Amino acid sequence: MASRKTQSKPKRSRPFQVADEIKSWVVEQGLQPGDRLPSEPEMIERFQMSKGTIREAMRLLQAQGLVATKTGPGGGSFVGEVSTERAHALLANFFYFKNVSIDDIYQVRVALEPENAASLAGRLSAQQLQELRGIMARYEAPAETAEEERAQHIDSLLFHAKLAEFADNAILGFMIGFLAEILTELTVYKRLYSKPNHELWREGRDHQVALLNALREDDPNQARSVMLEHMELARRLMEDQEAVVMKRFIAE
Amino acid sequence: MASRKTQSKPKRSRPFQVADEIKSWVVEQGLQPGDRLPSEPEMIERFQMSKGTIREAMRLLQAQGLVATKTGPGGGSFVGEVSTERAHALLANFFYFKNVSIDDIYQVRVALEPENAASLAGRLSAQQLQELRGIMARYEAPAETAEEERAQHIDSLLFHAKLAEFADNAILGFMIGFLAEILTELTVYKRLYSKPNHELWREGRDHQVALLNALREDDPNQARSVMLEHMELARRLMEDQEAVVMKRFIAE
DNA sequence: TAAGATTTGTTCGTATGTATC
DNA sequence: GGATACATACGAACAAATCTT
Repeated sequence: MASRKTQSKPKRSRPFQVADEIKSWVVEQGLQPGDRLPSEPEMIERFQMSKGTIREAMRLLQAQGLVATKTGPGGGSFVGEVSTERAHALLANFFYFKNVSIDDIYQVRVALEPENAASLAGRLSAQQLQELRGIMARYEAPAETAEEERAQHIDSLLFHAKLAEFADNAILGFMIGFLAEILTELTVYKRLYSKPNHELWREGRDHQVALLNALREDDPNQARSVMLEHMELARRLMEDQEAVVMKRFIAE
Repeated sequence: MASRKTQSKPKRSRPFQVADEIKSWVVEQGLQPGDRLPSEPEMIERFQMSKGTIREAMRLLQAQGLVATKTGPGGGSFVGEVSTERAHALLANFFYFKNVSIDDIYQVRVALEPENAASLAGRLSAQQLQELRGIMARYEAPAETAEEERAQHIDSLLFHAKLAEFADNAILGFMIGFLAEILTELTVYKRLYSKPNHELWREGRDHQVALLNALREDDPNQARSVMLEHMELARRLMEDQEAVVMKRFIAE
């Protein structure tokens, strides 16, 4: 039997190796966001590699949002917390070539948004409730034109994004926020609404009023069921829309 | 009133600009995974920038999984589809500094897994069902040691990851798969189970048997409710465990 | 305001590694 | 094996940003 060549590794190029080592190093040292990383010359010395290679490694980490760099005195590379926006963008790239339908998005929203609403009941500060009311105020009157309705739709997505931001559960909040974000991108680039529908507008608005009450009154079950109704209404509303989404990369 | 300084742009460095342009270009041209990108010298010519800058830009895109490069004749840069594994890793980085509790993960699993189970009822091929049975076979007998139980737990997570892989809804599937992945990483690095519990093992196994039946018999409601029970059991099982997770970056 | 120090950002020339023919 | 085409890597110099004095 011919023994297999000991070539188990596809051979990672040097910048990737360096990036991996830095990542491990950050974890081992328990470094926190804002902590300093070694300067370029120090890394050149430590890894015995050229400046270009080190810089490419840093770019790999920067793209993932793991480090940030500043020029000038006191500058250098720092551990960076991945921002929500960047995480949204990176994830949107993943879905770019998949075909995701609007109903796919809503299937997940229907499952997640009521859960978040229930969790938030009785836990929002007066200021947070006020912020939500402020967003709702932007669509107090029914839209008269398709353009107005589009703007209101985006504002209502902002309402849901705010709720996601307030979530204690970081995973739940992130996922809901992501769905709101891609729906927003969608409506910016496509005309989803042809004609305003005042009855649906009223129904949706009643939901949000009831939801705010339930959130304030610390009534998780009511918050959950109101949000569920709201999501199912929205799902029906979007039902006839184009099935293909993700026409572009979300900007970072 | 002092007028605000017209410093709207934080000024992106050149590699980022180049990366952005290439991204836009891919979208505009409707390029697909596997399509060729211009060679290094061509990009140097087109962007009028040095090799180093171009290479750093390519590294930015590589880190996001958007392009892949090969050396040698016929080599070059190609549009690359972001792999599920890479997307998992990038997202795990986002949660690294957040504090995510095990219950946070389960709150989302309880909401999503039953939905996926219902969607899959009656839609799995004989081969897919066989694959699921093959995984289940790995934990047919109750574990005798904590070590065995740990291995079984990971196998059962693999069962859920498989279900996620089979999902038609790419978003739903991705999110469920991600949760299974981080739970797997968790159990690899921590001892979650202290002593085997045969009754809980039997209960969990009964769930999966019933689930497979419901999936085969095209009974969405049954699949959903069985999975819901299963998730709630698992959630109770994990309840006493350590609250802090994400002790490391998931490898790419 | 201006000069100097510090650190990353960018360029160019050259050489090496690797895969295909 | 040799030629070719491509990415990969190095080193030295210069440019730009930003902080301090």
